[in-house]
Amino acid sequence: MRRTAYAATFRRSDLGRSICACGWVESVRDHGGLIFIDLRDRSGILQLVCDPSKQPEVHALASQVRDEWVVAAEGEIVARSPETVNPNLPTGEIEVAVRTLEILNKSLPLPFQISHGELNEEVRLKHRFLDLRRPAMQRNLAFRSRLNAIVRNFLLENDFYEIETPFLTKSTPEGARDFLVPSRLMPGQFYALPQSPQLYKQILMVAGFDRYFQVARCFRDEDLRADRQPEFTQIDIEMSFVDRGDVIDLTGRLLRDMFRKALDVEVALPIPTLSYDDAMARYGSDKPDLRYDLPLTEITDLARESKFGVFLRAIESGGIVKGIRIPKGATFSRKDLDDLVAETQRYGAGGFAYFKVTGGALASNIAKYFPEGILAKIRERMGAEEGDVVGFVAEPPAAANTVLSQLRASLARRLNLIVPGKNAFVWVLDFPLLEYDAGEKRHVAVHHPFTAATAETRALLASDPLKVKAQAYDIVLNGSEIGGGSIRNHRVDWQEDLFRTLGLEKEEVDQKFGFLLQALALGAPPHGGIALGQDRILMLMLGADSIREAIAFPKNQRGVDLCFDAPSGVDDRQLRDLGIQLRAKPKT
RNA sequence: GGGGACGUGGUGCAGCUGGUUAGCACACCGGCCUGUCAAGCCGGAGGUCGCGGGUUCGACCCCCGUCGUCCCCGCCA
Repeated sequence: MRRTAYAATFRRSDLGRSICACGWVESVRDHGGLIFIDLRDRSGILQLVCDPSKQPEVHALASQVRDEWVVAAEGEIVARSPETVNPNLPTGEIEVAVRTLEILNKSLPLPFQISHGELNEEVRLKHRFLDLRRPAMQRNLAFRSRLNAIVRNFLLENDFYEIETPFLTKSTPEGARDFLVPSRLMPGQFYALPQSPQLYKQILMVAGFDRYFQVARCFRDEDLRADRQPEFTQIDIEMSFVDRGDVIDLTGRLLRDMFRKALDVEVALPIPTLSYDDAMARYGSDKPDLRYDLPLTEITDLARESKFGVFLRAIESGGIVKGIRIPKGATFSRKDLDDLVAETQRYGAGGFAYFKVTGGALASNIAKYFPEGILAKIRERMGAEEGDVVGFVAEPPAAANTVLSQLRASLARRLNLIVPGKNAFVWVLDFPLLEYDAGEKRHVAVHHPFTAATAETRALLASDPLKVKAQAYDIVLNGSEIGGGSIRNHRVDWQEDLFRTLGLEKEEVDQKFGFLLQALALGAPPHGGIALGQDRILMLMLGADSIREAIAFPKNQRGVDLCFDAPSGVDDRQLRDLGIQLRAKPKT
């Protein structure tokens, strides 16, 4: 028997046709007489009817069939009588009067039922091949495939070449921890799996390819999160002879195309922009969720005029006082407000001082420490209205922002400020090029160490490195960073200056990045690009709460593939070939 | 490295402030049933409650440890 078409593609227009469909048994309803079988394939469900009065041997066979057996059914498409039409199925007006039923494979009873509600993720991942049979996962991966096609078509039509780059590459300092791959032919030497194709794509620009893209797998050996996997996919793009605006424009058009064609959602262009400084000041985060406003406001100068010891001491030691207005917060119960205090403490705050706006003034058990004029100014600056609550933390700037940005997100959920279906894109621009790493006692790149400084601030690299701005940009959707990029250093002297500021020794630079510096010295065009987090974008488009829903075979939180049971130990023989001896017996 | 939640038959869940035979649904097995579509009806099998220790006359329920899963911080150029 040869399959005619996918099971759920048949309609009334096929009445009278003899067809064959293949798939899995979704359910069997055995009436003793008639037997109904729901046949499922990737397209959906088709009802088979086995009538003992017409095909006794088919009926006898059908009575053996169990859930998830693999069958092929041949028969005639017939109409269902009006009262037996199932309006919930696209194929609900028809069914197959089975003439031949072939059991292609049996199945043991399943560890879980395919189409029956919620499952623990552990169970799902352990039997991923069954989990993937579920309609939701079929839909997710079909969507992923379609989105990839949209991306490829868009970029190819915009004169990009798709070029693949190696997985076995060189471990470089800076950035995430590398996954290492030992070399057999060069004992004691290691490849690294790429954290991104960053340097390859820059080299491709030097090679004159001008416009490159790749749907690239990237590997980072860091701890996992709901939106982070050790291997993930980037839509990686690089262009020559462009500036920041060109990359931003192209990315906007790409995103618009993706959302339009895959989701039928319009992305308004140009996507709004926000400077890093403004993002941090107003939202306490470099990836603010702009589906709601709920801004933060600093009142350090006003707090200094108070007699409130907590604030004064924090300011004295370099802290700031910053807060958030909670619209209609006065409706919160005392317990709600206590919970809020506890919540900020979980985020790392020492405390959370709040006032209610009643009778046009700020009221609180700590109000007595504030001169009336100051209270009025605080209320005014916070934009607080009758019935609001305003709350403050007094912390070092970074901590204040961390706490308040988390609180802001939490309040938005609690106050129902997130409009379902709304997408808020924003570009965050003008990042600092460097930040100081207290642990390593040196400057490290905020983006990556190939990012160009802005022309205006480049001169400060030696004298005041933290003031240098980067020609970098992040694209943020609903509080998630979905991509980032920069204009790169195409001049070798710029790149050398940056390495020097990062505290890399000349010798190390030559060893680790010699090929890059040589390439830059041999006719590198100005270039820049971006990488979009494909799995993360998919997760958001699918409305999933985990990146794993967008990946066929994801790892769990400890980086374990529960289906394949990887990673695993290897034979001593394999280690010997690689010249590797384990330091200690691993725990089993 | 740290904080939090969870862990009960194959799966998803219930089990009150600890009290005698650990419930329910689906799946599974047997029987009945010719229009169902999460089919229905009757009957049956299946768990000692992740693991170890402790408290107690008595623990699924309390305590400690441990393992596992998830969420978060650190980390992720």
